Order: sequence, then C-alpha cells, then structure tokens
Amino acid sequence: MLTVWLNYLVNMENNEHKILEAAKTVFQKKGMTGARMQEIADEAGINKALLHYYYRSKQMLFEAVFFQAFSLIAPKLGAVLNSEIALFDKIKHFTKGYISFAMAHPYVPKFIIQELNQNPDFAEKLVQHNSFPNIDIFKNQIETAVKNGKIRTISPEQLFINIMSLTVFPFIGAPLLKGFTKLNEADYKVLIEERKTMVADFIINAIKK
Amino acid sequence: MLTVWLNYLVNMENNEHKILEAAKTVFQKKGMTGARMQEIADEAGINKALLHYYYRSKQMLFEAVFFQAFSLIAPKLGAVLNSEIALFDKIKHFTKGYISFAMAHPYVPKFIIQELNQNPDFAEKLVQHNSFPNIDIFKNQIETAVKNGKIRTISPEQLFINIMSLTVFPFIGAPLLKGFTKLNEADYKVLIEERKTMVADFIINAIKK
DNA sequence: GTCTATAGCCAGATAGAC
DNA sequence: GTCTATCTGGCTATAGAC
Repeated sequence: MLTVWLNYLVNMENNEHKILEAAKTVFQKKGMTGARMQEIADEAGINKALLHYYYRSKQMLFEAVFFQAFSLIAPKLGAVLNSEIALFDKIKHFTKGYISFAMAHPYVPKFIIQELNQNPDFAEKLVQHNSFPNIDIFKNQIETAVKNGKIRTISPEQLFINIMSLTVFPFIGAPLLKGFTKLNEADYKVLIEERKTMVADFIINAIKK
Repeated sequence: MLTVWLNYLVNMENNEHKILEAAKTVFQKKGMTGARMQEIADEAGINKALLHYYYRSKQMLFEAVFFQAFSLIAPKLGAVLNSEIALFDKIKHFTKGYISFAMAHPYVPKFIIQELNQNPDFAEKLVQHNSFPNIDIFKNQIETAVKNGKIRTISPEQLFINIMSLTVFPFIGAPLLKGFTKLNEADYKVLIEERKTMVADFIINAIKK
C-alpha cells in the first residue's frame, strides 16, 4: 500500500511519465501532424533529446498516447455492455458512464475519432487491441427484446449506433453545436450534464412499445 | 444557357479551379497540418509555385476550401430548418437530406468538425458567415409543440443536438463504428442508407406522446 | 540519464526567366 | 500565367560530452 503511494510519487517526477503526460496534452490538442516534439518537451519541462531517448520516434510516442487514451475508456464501456443487467438499465448505465467520463476527459473522444479518420490502418490495430469491447452480448440482448415484443423492431447495429451517436457526438461536435445553439461554454456544459439522464430517456422512449 | 455550359467547360480546365478541387481532395483527406502543398500541386497536375500565385499561402488556400465546403451544406440545412412545414415532416426532411448529402460527400462532415476542433477561433468566423443556419424558427416550433402537448417535454436545444448527433455521427465515427459492429465498407453503407428513414422514425417515436 | 549542438531533411514561399 | 531553381526556416532525429 505504501509502495503504491511511493510509486505514484516517483512517477510524478519520473521523466518517462512526465513525457507521456505532456505528449497526451499536446497530441490531443494539435493532433499527430500538428504536434511538435519541441512543444511536448517544453510542456514536460525537459529536453527534446529525452523524448527520443525514451520513445525512439514521434510516431512511437504518438502510438503510446493513442492506445493509452483508448485503454482508459474502452474497458469501462466493455464492462457495461457485457454486464448481466436488463436492457433499459444497461442503456442508462452506458450513456451516463460515457458522458461522465467524457466530461472529465474532454479531449479523449475527439482525439481517438480524429486520428482514426486520418490513419485508416489504425482502425485495424485498434480492433485487435485486447481492450477493444465486444458487443455481441449486447446485440443478442436487443434481438431477444425485439423477439419477445419488449421493444419495437430495430436492428441491433442501428440501435447501438444511435446510442453511440447521442452520447459521443455532443463532445466531438461541440464547437459546431455551440455555434448553432448560440450557447457559451458554461451553458453548454449544463446541457451536457442534463444529458447524463436525458439521453437514456430519449432512447428508451424511442424503442419501448 | 450556352454560356453557363461554356463557363463550366472553361472552369474544368481553369487552373484556379483545378487547384481548389485538388486542395479539397488533399485537405479533406490529410487535414490542414497533414496536407502538403506539393501533394496538392501534383493532384492538380500543375506546378507548386502556381498555388502561391493564386492563393498566396497555404492558410488562405485552406480557408477557401473550408468555407466552400461549409457553403455546400449549410444553406440546404438552413432552408429545411426555416421552411414552413410541420415538425415531424421537417425532421424527416432534415435527416434524409443530410444523410443523402453526406453519402455523396463523405469527407465534408469529418473535415468541418475536425478543423473546427483544432482551430477554435474558426468557429467564430463560421458563425458570422452569411450561410450559417439560424435555428430560432425551429426552436420555436419545438417549444410550441411541447406547449400544445403534441410532443413530450424536451428542451429545443437538446432535441436539436439529438437530431444532429443521429445524422452526423455515423459519418464522423465511421471507422470506430465499423470496428464495433464488425461490418465491412459495403454493409456499413447499407446501414447508412437505411438511416435515411430510420433516424426520423426513431426521433419521432422518442418525442411523440 | 540528461544535456548541447548539429546533422539532414523537407516544407512553404519567392525570384526571375520565359 | 506558368515554369525552374532556390532561399529560408523549422522539423525530426542523432552524435557526443558530461
């Protein structure tokens, strides 16, 4: 227990860890191509040469950041999707959990989707990653609910896409949506906060008979 | 009529136009920071110096592409949102119209949202742009429908965000969603095609009493 | 492990001939 | 208007002292 705490303290002053934190900040703000190694070094408060000492190249540092970001959120999503709870409860947990996470880490969703769009081959690496969530159980659950007449007819894939869209897009599209709704940062945040429960209600109303 | 056709032909061979088309292709694929002027020149089949002759700098060429992309879709959205048709019909037109457009121009939504996230000041320029849609009429329409008991209680902003999310996200998040659903390009496209009507049905079910 | 200095390359932009 | 050649700066990456 004490060692955990000590490791934590050590890591805070550990250069390798400081670099990864700085790289996260810069890559998530500027993207792979927009980020500069010098800026990451400055952000970490260390020398540029050390970046290469620890991570060899910009590409490898980037991939470390990318997969760490994904590993931060993916297991949480997978755990909810594969848990043994009723469909409506699962939808509530999933949306609330994701929105809470994204509010705490606002750059992560943007970052993942952005880089995935510019590196199509990254998608393959990601799917094969051990923490990539499997949605088969969730799909079965939806199909069963449709068959049993518990919910309206809808393809499991479409319902899943709808759930993802309603939870993720308000973060990805924030600048655009703020423009449309003419809301400032603070008011937009209030709106997002409301979505922790609103999104699930909306979905459930859409599918329940 | 003849002159229109002649202008079209001339523009096809016009270098200024060829540059803009090539720039669109490269910027939308690689983003502002990832794109290279040389690649745009190659794509246009002309010399790199000509890019600067016509557009002065990379930044200015980029902005020309960006605002042209936005002008391509924004007026269509605005027209639907401000038309005088019933709420449910408007939702049907909007979603079907947007999805049809995005299928024909798959890079445009990604491009706009991506660059908006990396250039926060772009958002302001965009909102002041003459073709930026105003959603006041649409918001009033929703508020009235709520007051008259035609639909469930929902804030106009939240409903608008839901509509945008369900229509736009499947294009922005395509690589991720393909990974989750394990669908290939062709099957995913079929799914998107279904959404031309499915999305509106889903929304209407969610809000109607 | 950590630094300074610099190699080596490539990008955006311009000069100037035609 | 269109080209070739080139400037200038900034970037990733490494060499080498400590």
